[in-house]
Amino acid sequence: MNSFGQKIREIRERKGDPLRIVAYHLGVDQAILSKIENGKRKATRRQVEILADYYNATTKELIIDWLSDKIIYDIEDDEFGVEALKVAEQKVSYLKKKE
Amino acid sequence: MNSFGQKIREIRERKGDPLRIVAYHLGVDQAILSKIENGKRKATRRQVEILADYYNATTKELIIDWLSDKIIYDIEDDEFGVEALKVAEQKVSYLKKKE
DNA sequence: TAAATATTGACTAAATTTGTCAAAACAATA
DNA sequence: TATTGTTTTGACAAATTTAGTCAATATTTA
Repeated sequence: MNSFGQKIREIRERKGDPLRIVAYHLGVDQAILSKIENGKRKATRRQVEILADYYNATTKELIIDWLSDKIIYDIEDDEFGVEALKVAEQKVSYLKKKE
Repeated sequence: MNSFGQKIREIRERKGDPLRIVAYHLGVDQAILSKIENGKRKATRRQVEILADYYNATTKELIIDWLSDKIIYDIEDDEFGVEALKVAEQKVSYLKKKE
């Protein structure tokens, strides 16, 4: 069960790239990438796409990791977060049925 | 299956209040409340609490409605939104187990 | 220990959110 | 139908948050 940051760090290290190189592809300072990998900053959707591209990973998998982290971030410091998540699921399946 | 906006509109209309009155309690222009009820703006957490208080509704219920709307908003225009929601649930139950 | 790599924090710029205000649209009613 | 109360809309401003740079510091590794 990995967060987005952990995942892209693993991929980068397996590849043997320093932050510098990948950050260059993203068009940002390596400080940003370091923070993203350490969960101190959120990547933009565009950045996730570039990373998927660069690493030859499936965009889908990375996007899902990133987006689910975003959801967690939304609810994590709310005491009713878990319940809200369940209600959101209900709403989604209701909306899908409606189509 | 109601959105937050629909819910607070129902409550207000049942009570017979015009926007003006409730907006005054919130400390914002009625335009904002109108937009919130119509799902064109998001309420802040503080506003949800004030509304719950004013309407004598349970804060918990309103917060859950509001927060789940926020989650939906996060994922709705992403093609992998539904899957991300499921992964978020897995992450949450994983994090809970870890404690 | 020197060189490469990674992390941190102060600061700025850009983007998004939250709000006001006034005009327009709508509804109810005398 | 004119009048009054209510709601909606959109242009704009202020405030807050997010995204980034840069340079100094810490950590790894050869």
